[in-house]
Amino acid sequence: MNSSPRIILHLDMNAFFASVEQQHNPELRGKPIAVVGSAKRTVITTSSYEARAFGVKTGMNSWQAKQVCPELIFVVGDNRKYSHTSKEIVKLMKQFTPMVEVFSIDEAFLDITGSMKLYDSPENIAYLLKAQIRHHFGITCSIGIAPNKLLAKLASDMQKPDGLTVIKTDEIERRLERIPAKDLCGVGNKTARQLSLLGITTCGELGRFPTAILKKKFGIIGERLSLMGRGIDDSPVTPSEEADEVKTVGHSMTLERDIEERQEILKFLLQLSEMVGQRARRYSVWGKTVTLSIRYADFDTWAGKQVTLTRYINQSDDIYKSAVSILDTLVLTQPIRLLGVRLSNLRYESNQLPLFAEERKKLLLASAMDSVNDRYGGFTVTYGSLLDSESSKDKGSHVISPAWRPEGIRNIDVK
DNA sequence: TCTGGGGTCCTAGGACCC
DNA sequence: TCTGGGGTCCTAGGACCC
Repeated sequence: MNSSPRIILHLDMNAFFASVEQQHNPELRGKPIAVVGSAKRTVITTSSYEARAFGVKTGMNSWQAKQVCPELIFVVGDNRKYSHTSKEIVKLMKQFTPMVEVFSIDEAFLDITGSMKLYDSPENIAYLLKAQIRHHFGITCSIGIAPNKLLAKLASDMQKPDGLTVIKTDEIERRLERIPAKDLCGVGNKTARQLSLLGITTCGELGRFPTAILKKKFGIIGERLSLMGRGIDDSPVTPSEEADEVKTVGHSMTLERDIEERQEILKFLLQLSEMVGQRARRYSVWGKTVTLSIRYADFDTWAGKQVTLTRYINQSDDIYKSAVSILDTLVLTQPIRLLGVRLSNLRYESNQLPLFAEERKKLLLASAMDSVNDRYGGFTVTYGSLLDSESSKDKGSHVISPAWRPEGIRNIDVK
C-alpha cells in the first residue's frame, strides 16, 4: 500500500470548559477557576490556566484543590453551553474541509490533504482556525500538524496553550527519539509500566525494540506499539457522520452518600433505568443485554453482572426489571458508593410494532414522558417513586464529562 | 472532607452446535 | 466402543480514551 502523504491536523481546545465559562462571565477572566459538578462528591473536570499555575489538576476533589489554591473559584459546569460552543466550532472547522472527525467535545482531527489547493500551506489553515476560534469564541487552542493522526495528536500536545507544532515526514525519527512512550495516544499507565520493565521509556526505544517480543508480550497490541514507536499510523480521519453507531448506552452515578437499604438502591436503579431507557428510545435503539455495576464504599471493589435476554428492550421498566433481577443474585458485602446501568447488544429499529395492547400502552406512556422531558430537560416527569425523593432534586445535573461527544447519539439528554 | 461519568476494544474461558 | 475442530454466543475483566 503506497498512498500519497496525508496532512492531518489535530486541534485541542485549551482548558475548554473553563475558557467557555470565562468567556461567558468576564468577571472570571484572568482568575483561577475550576469547573465542577453539582453533586457533593464531585471532582474538577477542567481548570483555567491561572488555576493550573497553582497546581490545580483535573480529578482533584474540591478541598484538595482549595488546599493548593485558596482563592480558587468553583463554577458548576453546564453541558449545554459546552456542547453548543463545540458544535459551533465544528461548523467553523468544516469550512476548511468536510473531513472533520470529532474526537471529543474539545478535540478534533481534520484531514486537510485536499484543502491545499485553496490554502497555501497547512500552517495557514492552522493560523486561520486559531484566529477565528479566538475571535468568535474567545478560546485559544493548540494545533498539531503531521502526516498521521498519531503524530498530529502528539504534536498538538507539545505546545500549550495556544500552540502550533508541525512534524514533517523527514523529521519524525529525530523528533520521536526522546519523547516518552507514555505520551502516545494508546499507551496508558499499565502499558507504560510494562514497557519500562523491558527497558523501554522513549518512542525511539520502542520503535527499535524487536517486534516479535512485543507481540509475544502484548498480543495484537504489540505490533501496533512497535509501529507507534516509529510514528507509523494509517488510521483514517473518519467524519463523524460516517462513524459507527454507538454500541452501548449507559449511566452511572456516585451517590451523595453510601447506601445499603434495598428500597434506596431500587430508587436509584429506577432513576438510572429511566435515564438509559429515555436515551435509548430517543435514538430508536433496542438492547438485549443489561449490565448492573456497583462500586462499593471502599472505592476499589466492584460488583455487578450482565444478563442477556431473549428479546430486545428499551422500555425503562424492562431495563429496571433486569437490573433488579441482577441485584437479586448478588450478595452485597459493603455499602454502595456508585450504581450504574448499561444497555448493550444493541439493535437499531425505528418502527418495531408492538404486538400486544399492553405493549402498545407502555410505548405510548413512554413517548409521552419522553416528549415532556425533551422540552424541559432532565427529569421533569418521572415515575412516582422518584417524586419527592432526593434523587429527583438534582435533575441529573451531575453529568459532566470532558470526553462527552457532541454529535449524534453520544449526546446526553440536553437540548 | 478524599477520589466523576461516558464510552471503545481486546482477551480468555465456557457452553453449545454442527 | 471415542474423541476433532470450527463457529458463535455469552460473561467477566482489563486497558485505554476523553
